[in-house]
Amino acid sequence: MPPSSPSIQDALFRKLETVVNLTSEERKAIERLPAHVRNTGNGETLLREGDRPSQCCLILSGLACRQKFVGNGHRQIMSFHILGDLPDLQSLYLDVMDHEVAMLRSGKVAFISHVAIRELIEQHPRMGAAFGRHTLIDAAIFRAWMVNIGRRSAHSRVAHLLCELVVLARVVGLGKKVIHHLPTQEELGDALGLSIVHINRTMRHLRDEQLIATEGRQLSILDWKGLQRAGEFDPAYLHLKRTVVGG
Amino acid sequence: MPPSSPSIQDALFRKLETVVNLTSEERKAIERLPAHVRNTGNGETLLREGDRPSQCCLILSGLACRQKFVGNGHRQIMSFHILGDLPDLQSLYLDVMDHEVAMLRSGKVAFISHVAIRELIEQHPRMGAAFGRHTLIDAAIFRAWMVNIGRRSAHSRVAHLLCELVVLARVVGLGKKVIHHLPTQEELGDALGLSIVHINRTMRHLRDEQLIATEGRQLSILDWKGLQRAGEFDPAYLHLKRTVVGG
DNA sequence: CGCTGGATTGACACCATTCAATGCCCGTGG
DNA sequence: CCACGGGCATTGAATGGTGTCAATCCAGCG
Repeated sequence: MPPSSPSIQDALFRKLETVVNLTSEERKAIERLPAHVRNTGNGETLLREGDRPSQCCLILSGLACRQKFVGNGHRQIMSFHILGDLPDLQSLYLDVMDHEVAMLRSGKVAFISHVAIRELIEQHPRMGAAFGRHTLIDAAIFRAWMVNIGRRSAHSRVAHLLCELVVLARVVGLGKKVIHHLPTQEELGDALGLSIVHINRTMRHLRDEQLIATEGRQLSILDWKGLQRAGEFDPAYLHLKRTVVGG
Repeated sequence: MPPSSPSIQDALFRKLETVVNLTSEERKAIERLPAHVRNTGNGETLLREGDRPSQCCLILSGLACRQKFVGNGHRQIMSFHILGDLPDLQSLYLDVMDHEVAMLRSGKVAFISHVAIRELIEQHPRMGAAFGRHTLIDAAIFRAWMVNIGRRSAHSRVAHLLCELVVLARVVGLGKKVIHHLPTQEELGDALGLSIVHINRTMRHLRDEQLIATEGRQLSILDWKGLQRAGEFDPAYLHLKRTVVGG
């Protein structure tokens, strides 16, 4: 079952609670956050390079990404984002966007003004720390991707990314050992620095090894241990609280 | 002339002022920061995966990097660090290291306790924002490296990295169009996801094109415009203040 | 029912790796 | 003073992992 869209508050809770513990005071403050929710279309660009946003977007459903295009027309996807993610939290402190934020699969997105977030942080400094952690984990994921793209074989690379997507989906309650919003093979290629053809071959290899199975846009993990081994996946870099870590 | 080691305060000033404007109050607070300075050896590892640091390190001279090793023994260097950099600022909020910090070239390093930094931030909230920007720019550089490694040719890749190193060195006053601490070809390879042999060929190509020249561990830019073009280098992602941007 | 987006497959080309050897600079020790 | 060794740069040859090109297939959809 494709997940429905939870409330803004629920989305933020789910994500932030993977990273810090919230007091009831803080939860109430989050519930009071003013936001504007909107349906986004498939492929819609939320933010472009050079934009100076005055609000942050919070993904409620669908699949978003951050991406950049290079001279030869190729694209690099730098992150995937699902329920609870704040792909442009950085715009709070860096005024001009150095990359795009786009929807790969249509879904609901909440927009929260910088002003409101700044007020929240002022009144609840621990929330500032929470967002800080969110940002730092973001950077840790970028580093993991660099290692992946720079130094692993295509086979390992794909396995590693799938492991990450599964863990991050499970952590916000989007299913165990399942990815509902599997990126297309083209998108996976653009995320991993590989061609679509080679992604296809590699995915088939992973299927032949009985590590994964796919049904349309949905992927199931058949052999979690095996997939982790193939991708040399160690979730330490995700810096999840101990209570949410695990198979 | 290889640059000498400035004071801790000077180093921090130089770096932070590329990113924010400091008030005299804030400068004074920085001057009072307690720190322990130490000479580090060539190749010395400052922090290992799994460590839980209680202090941050500030590079005063030499060349540091963040790196990670993968199963097949290969290394990925995720960033280079020079005068004024705080390679493990993240340890303020993420308790356990998910990568190494090591010295590639010996130099002086200052260690400042988390406690002292937290106090500084509490008393001068704008300093918290400054460190926040520092961290976010770090992440922006990771993204730029991902694009570089994932989607550019070896030739472009090397050129782009050299452009970045030149700009970041100049910005803290380490010379114009010159890199004093040029990484070895092996280190460049490990940073760019290329083999040492291919780095060698690519560097020679760049020399043959009259874009760069090398003399031992020092590199000079002969044709800045040309090198930028070769690397598709646009410094926007470094989010420098307008006053420090430029050739 | 034709169209479109995505997945799949085969053949072939090429960029980059690996292996292996050589050269160069420099610090060290006999 | 010179031989030696270590770290780094350089080069050639052979191999191979991925990319490119091109065609086919399939499912969903208007």
